[in-house]
Amino acid sequence: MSSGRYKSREGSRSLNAMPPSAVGQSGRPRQFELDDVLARTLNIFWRKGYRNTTTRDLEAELGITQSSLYNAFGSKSGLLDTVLDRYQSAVDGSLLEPLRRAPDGHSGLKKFFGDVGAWMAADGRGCLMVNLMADEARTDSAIAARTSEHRQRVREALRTAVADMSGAGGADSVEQRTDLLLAATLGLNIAARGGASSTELGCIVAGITTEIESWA
Amino acid sequence: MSSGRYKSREGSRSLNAMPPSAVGQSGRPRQFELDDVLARTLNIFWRKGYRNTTTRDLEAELGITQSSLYNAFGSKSGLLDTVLDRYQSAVDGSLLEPLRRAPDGHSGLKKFFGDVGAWMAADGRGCLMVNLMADEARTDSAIAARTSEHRQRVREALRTAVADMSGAGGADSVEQRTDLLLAATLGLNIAARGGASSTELGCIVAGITTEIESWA
DNA sequence: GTGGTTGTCCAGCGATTGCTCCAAAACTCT
DNA sequence: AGAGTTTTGGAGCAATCGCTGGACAACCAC
Repeated sequence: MSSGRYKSREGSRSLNAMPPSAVGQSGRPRQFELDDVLARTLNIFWRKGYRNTTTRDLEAELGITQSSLYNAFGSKSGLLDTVLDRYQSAVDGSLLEPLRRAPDGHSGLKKFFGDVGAWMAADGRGCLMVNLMADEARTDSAIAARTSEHRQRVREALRTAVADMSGAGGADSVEQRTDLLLAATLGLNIAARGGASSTELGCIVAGITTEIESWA
Repeated sequence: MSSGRYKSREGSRSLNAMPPSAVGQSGRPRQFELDDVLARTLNIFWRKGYRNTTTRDLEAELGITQSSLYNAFGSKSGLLDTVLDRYQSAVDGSLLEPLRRAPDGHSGLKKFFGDVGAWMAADGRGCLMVNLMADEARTDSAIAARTSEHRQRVREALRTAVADMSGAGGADSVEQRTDLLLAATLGLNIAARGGASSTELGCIVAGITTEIESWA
């Protein structure tokens, strides 16, 4: 996740090197809550975009000086890295895991796309991972790797559900339907980010779910 | 397409105000071919992204000073604007019009997604319009308007083909299938831009076309 | 030729970027 | 109280951004 424009004497300095409330720490205590700052930073990156968010934006919106941020996270990309850990597990817990653990593939998929659709329509932010995939992956190999992994995780969860559906044909059919749904999910995201209305997004979700129905 | 960071004394100054080789023009003649420069600029924006392309990049890659560019197009966004005109009609001619004029919807869609898939796999650049929709639409209302219009054009062409297919159910079915294909098209683009392999992209195309087959 | 007009070159402006330096502050140890 | 360690605040650096000003060059009409 390195930008490479400035040389860094010791790379990402501390990141999460030590547990927050370990016994043997000395020195001045941190004046902010790590978890709180990470959660808010996540929302800022999400709303304004990673590249569009300047370190001075963070300073202003978080009420924390750049020095403190750099001292804690080493670099802007280091901050993104830690923030993505949180995001990834949040998405996993609230969207992917329910899909994987659904009583049957059909209901799981219906719920999944209903949730994603509502999510996209609520605010035009899209999914942070997909946004990064679209915006930064081409020029940042570390981000490319992370978003690629995320895409595979989503695909795997979709595949499980598709395979479980009663009407699933052969193995080929499962793979192809999975890929169709994966592309549709990404597209839904981009449409939302491109300013598509709630109506437009609702239509897309309807198109997807209707298609899924036809597989039952 | 205004960024608004710098005041412009007279906005986009000349753009395409006058025909290239009109009779009554005086003053020093242009030292570059307008069409040639626009075509090459299109490719640069496409490859590196609009925001990531600096005016100095253009200077270097085009062999034209920034002054000349600004004299001819008024601003970076003005340049994008003229370039998008060309792009839009190119896409319309090579992808959308064949889809609209296909002998039947089924073959038209097959060809369309085959072409788009090959296009995406050839280079990871994606579609310039979709890239802008993903990257800039949120922060630039002029770009948002253009990309939105483009999305509607693609949708309309898809709808024509879907409606023509023999197996098309009611009107609702046509709209929903259209929206599914639209989302899939956008998703294919983002996957390509996110570094998906040719194999991955091929699978997505296969998933789409197989689904279309099932509608016949 | 002369004047008017337009394109080209080069330098640089003001703003902004990610990031660093350093002195002061706030803690834990002995 | 002192030494050692870490965070904080503010100033500022080098690079880069889109864009502009001004001197000169190349064309027109007369």
